[in-house]
Amino acid sequence: METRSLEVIKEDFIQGLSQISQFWGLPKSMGAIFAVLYLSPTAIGLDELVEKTGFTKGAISTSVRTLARMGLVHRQSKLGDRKDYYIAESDFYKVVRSILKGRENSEFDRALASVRNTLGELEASPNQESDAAEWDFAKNRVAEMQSFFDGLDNLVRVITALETMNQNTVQKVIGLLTKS
Amino acid sequence: METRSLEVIKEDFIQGLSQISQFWGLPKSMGAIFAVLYLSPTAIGLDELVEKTGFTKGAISTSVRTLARMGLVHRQSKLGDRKDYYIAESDFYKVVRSILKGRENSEFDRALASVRNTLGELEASPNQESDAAEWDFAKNRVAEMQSFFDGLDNLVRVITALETMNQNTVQKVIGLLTKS
DNA sequence: TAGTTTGTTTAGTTGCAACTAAACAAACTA
DNA sequence: TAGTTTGTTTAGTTGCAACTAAACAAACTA
Repeated sequence: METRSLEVIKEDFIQGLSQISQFWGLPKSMGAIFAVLYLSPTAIGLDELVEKTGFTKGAISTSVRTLARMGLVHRQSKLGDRKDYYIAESDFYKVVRSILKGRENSEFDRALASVRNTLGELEASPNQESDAAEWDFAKNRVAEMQSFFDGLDNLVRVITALETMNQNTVQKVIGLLTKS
Repeated sequence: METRSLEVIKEDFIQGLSQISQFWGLPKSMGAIFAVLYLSPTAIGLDELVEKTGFTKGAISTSVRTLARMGLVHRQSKLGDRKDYYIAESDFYKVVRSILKGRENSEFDRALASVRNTLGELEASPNQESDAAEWDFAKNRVAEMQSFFDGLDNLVRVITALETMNQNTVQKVIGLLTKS
């Protein structure tokens, strides 16, 4: 294999994470910023991120704050320097928990609430109607969906409450699943 | 609570699933189609889906095929009728498995492969360079990321291989996690 | 054969999220 | 005070995925 310069390899990595980011419905800029920070041994400022990723200051400013809110990136201040510096979170399990926690996205929860609301209205149904069978069918279906969502919600709640999660935790779960 | 007609309640439900669909980066039409099918006791044809969702034939045709590929919806033919009919898959755990299975999305896997490729190039590094520390740092970082991805991949592989998964499976996992 | 009923494909449109450029605000220095 | 250095907000642009309208294809009927 032909050896290439570290800079070139890094650029490929940045492209790769950008695509992954895009695949999950996140801005490409977020993947690129994370990649730069993840490969840097030292904290990096906004202007250097602009230089390394090719996005404008405004875009970086917005994206990096989103990344920080998701726990993928951490802000650092240096004494006697009013620049903001950033470093990547390298514990991905922590990141997963942090993202799951941040699902008070209101957008999603409002949608889930609407399902719950539908169930409520169906249960308050006039059960002497001619189309009682239709009502019952719909009621059962929506109730099942609700119970599925509740199960997932519980799982997420437990995961976010874990004090530690790591490779070993995953191994344990795999063990449990393969045994059963 | 004021009781409303079944039709109106259904429409709300359709809106709700559309939003959820959109939230996950899927077309709204897919959520709407699934909602219609999910609440119908009988199989439904393309033209009726057009009528109930308000999308055009072309859009429905495309979206419903995607849904079928993801295992959220099943095609049915009736004898002596050349229409296609569709029903919703109501076992959500089956759906989750089916979606995870369908992640041979090539788009995503190509991106993951690029990370693996980066690691390969870093490992073939000239280790007598002046910036050896930089190379080592990058190498370790990418190796850690790779191992995280591998763990997830294993988990997904195990889940898709399960012959059954249901509410009880989730309960078991929750039990395991809360004990540890 | 011509006409009908179905689903699919294609060319073009449209809305929206991610972006840029530039104004702005805040905190500092000289 | 005026000027600089930083990050944020805003108005406008742009690319792209989801859509529509309509042509098309396939399988049938009369």
